[in-house]
Amino acid sequence: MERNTHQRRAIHKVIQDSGRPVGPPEIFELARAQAPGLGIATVYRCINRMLDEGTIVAVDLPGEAPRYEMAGKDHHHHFRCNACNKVFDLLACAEKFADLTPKGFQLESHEVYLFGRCDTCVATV
Amino acid sequence: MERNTHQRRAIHKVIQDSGRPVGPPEIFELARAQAPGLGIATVYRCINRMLDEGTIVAVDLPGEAPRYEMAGKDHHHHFRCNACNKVFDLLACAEKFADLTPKGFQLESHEVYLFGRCDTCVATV
DNA sequence: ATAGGTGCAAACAGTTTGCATGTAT
DNA sequence: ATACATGCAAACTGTTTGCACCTAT
Repeated sequence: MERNTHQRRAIHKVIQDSGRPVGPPEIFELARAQAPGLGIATVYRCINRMLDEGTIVAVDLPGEAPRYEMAGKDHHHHFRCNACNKVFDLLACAEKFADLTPKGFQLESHEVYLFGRCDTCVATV
Repeated sequence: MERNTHQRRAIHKVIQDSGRPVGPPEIFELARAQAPGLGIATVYRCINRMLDEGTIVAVDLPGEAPRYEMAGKDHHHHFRCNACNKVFDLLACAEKFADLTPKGFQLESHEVYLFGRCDTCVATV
C-alpha cells in the first residue's frame, strides 16, 4: 500500500504548484526546502512512481533533460523560452498533420514544440 | 588543418548514405565495418566536429538519444515509426504556428514530430 | 618532421539500484 | 510490528577527455 510521506508530499506539491513542466534538479531543489535531507534518488523514485500511476506525464523537449507536469490536462504542446529556458504550456492545437504524413504511412500521434521568448524575456531586452 | 582519415571518411559515408537520421551506436557499428578497430570516442569526436563545421545537424526526438543527418536540407520535420523506431524525413511543412503562440511571446522557431507506422511496418501487420 | 587524429581507459553527468536504517500504517 | 520508503553510495549508460602512440600532410 502507498505511503503518504513527507518527501512524497513535498515532491508532489512542487510539480503541482509550479504550473509549468519542471525537471528533476528543479524538483529536488524546491522540494528540499520542504523536506530537508531529501535525497535525489527519492526524487527519481517518486517521479517514476507517479509516472506509473499516471499522476504526472513527461515533457520531453528535443535534446533536453525531461521535465514533468501534472497529468490530465487537455491535449496541448509546449513553448520553450530561448532566454530563460523555462517551458510553458500552449493552450490550443491546430492539428492538421495528415497532409504531412507520407503516403503509406499511418499517423498515430504528434508533438509540436515552439521556441522563442516568453513575455517576461521579451520585456527584458 | 583538417585531415582526411580513414575513420572520418567511414563515419561521413555512413551518415551520408543512410538517408535517414542515425544515432552514434548505429554509426559506430556501420563505420566499424569500413574502419576496423574504430573506437566509439572517435565517432563522438567526428560527430561533434561535423556539427561545429555545419556538415551535419542533430535530430533530437523527444526522450530519445540524438540522431544525426546531413545538413543543408530544406526545412523539414521527422516521422518516427513506432514499430521499427526508424526516423524518416518529412518533405513539407505547411503549418503556421503563430496562432499557437501566447500573447506577448515571440516565436522564433518550431519543431514538429509525427509518430506512427512507416509503410514497411504498416504492410507487416 | 610535425600537427592533428586515434584508441584506450579514466572521468563525467544523469539516472537507477542494493542495502541498512527509518517511519507511516 | 512490519512492510514500505528513504538516504547513501555504488553501479550503469551515454558522452567527453587525458595521454601516449600513430599517420596524413
